[in-house]
Amino acid sequence: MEEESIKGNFIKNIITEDIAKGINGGRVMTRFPPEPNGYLHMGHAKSICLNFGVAKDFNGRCNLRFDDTNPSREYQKYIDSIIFDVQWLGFDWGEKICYASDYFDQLHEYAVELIKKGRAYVCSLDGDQIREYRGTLTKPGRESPDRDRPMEENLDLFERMGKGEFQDGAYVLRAKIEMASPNINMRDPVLYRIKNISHPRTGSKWCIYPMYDFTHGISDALEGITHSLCTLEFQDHRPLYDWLLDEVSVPCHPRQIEFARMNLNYTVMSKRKLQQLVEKGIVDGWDDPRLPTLAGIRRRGYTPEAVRNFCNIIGVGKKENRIDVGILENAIREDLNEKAPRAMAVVNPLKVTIENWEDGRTESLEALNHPQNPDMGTRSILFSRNLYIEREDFMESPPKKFFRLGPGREVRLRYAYFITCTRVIKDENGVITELICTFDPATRGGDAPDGRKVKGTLHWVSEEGSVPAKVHLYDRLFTTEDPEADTHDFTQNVNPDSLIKITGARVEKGLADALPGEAFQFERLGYFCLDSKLSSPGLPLFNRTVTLRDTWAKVSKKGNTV
RNA sequence: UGGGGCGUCGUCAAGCGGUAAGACACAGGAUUUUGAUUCCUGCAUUCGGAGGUUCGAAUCCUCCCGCCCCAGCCA
Repeated sequence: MEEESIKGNFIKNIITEDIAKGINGGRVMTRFPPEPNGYLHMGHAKSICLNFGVAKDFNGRCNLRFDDTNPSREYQKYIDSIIFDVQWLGFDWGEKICYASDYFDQLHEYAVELIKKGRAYVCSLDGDQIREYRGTLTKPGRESPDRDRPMEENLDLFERMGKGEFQDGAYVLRAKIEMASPNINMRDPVLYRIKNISHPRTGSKWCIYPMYDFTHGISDALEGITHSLCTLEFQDHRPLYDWLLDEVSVPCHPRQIEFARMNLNYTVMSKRKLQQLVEKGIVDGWDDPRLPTLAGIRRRGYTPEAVRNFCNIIGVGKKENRIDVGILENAIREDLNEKAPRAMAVVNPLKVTIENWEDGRTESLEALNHPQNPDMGTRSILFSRNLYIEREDFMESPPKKFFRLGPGREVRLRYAYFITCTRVIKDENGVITELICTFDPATRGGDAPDGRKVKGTLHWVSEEGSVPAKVHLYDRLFTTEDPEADTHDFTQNVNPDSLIKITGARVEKGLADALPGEAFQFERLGYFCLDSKLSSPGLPLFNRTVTLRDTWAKVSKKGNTV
């Protein structure tokens, strides 16, 4: 079955070595540190599974910590949605949620400590000047004129910054490291900036807020984190992370380890790009089922188990990667194949009249809820003279390998009878509107006593035993594997058929009582779930989570069918 | 062209000096009242390239090539 933890990887190897060396007394503590400025997506899921998974594997713990140091773009609604998502994924952060803002007092003290040690100073250069003084990738930076400001003056200025005496941008607190460092992060990085704005959690207590680099390492240390896992772009920050923890009197010195973020093909993963899709109305909100946001895939019908398993399977390394969505699709199929009860639904109905079935007569037939799992029981489905089959399951002049219905052909209706098509009715435009068929009473349940075989089995629904429904068929959001490649505007690559809205579907009557999010396999079509937002009692809406593996589609696409 | 990383099958990914795991994908075949599931079988003489060390290298050394990241008072 399912493995609940990330398999062997370089991070676990490092931790195993650290434990062997007796570092941290064998204790392992990680953290998942989202900034509450957007919704979580699959990339975060990887990090969540990694951090919580590693902690679990080593009998440690993992904190959920909000990195809320920039109140100008962080909001409570994101905090709420992130908490919900992490919970949904199935992880437990213990007794309390952590917030970097809870450490603002201590952070401030550590800043003062740095100033007193002569390792930080208040700089009055403005943004442009700081950038100019910083130098470039190939040219060293120049020292700020304020770099040697006396310690008392720094202390005084920093205190007044905190009291709100200055405008935004008037001063910043900077670490005094090395302006000629080849690592730009070490060129006297800004530690604190003035932002006369209130914070979602600390209100108006502060008007100076600590920067990421200063906050993160110290927060890690205060929480007793042993291994601080982050993405590759922070590799250049590690020297600063270590410098800070060495200079300040924190209780411990966590080890930062960087891993590659996940990319999925046929989609985009960055908050900024996702936001564009939402804002331009290309998708319908952050929980649009086509998006790789956790809210989106949840609504699409993905289960936490499948997501966790997926994160497991893809592993973790330091190589840039672009995972094939097929792996994700396989994960959800694997999970739903086992869990989802089967049902019949006709997405694109074609009317079928059984001419030798008495008008008005209905019959109850028994159907398995899961062919491989008898424990899931049976249900009864209604057969009658008036049926619907999938329009795609009939061809007037079928190729040899087409096992479905055609004029004069006999097929089985699942759990019902063998039927033979005797006549095709068309409208004035030549469009097929109805099929006239006969059924064989001896084949009740789907077996022929004379042993004759039939190549195809079709799903169906009867007029009396079904209700109308809406169905949303989703496909990949983009037509190219890497939507961001070779274009200035990735939205040009949006797949126009990524959502097909079907209004005239018919589903088994029992499905009318489905619960929001409840998953089913519509036989021969795929896995579907009741939409949690747009479904109404009288007209259920089902989202297609993923299609079934379809060998026929492959064969017919190859063109060897005609 | 400064610094930091990365390069093992189509896509991920194990491997840590002893002679290339696994997953997905793909290709065959068996079973099948879902062309589903399940089940077999096949799928890197080779690890970015070239040298070198060694009885032996994807693993060690050297050089080269390619790709990614960094110049926010964002994280």
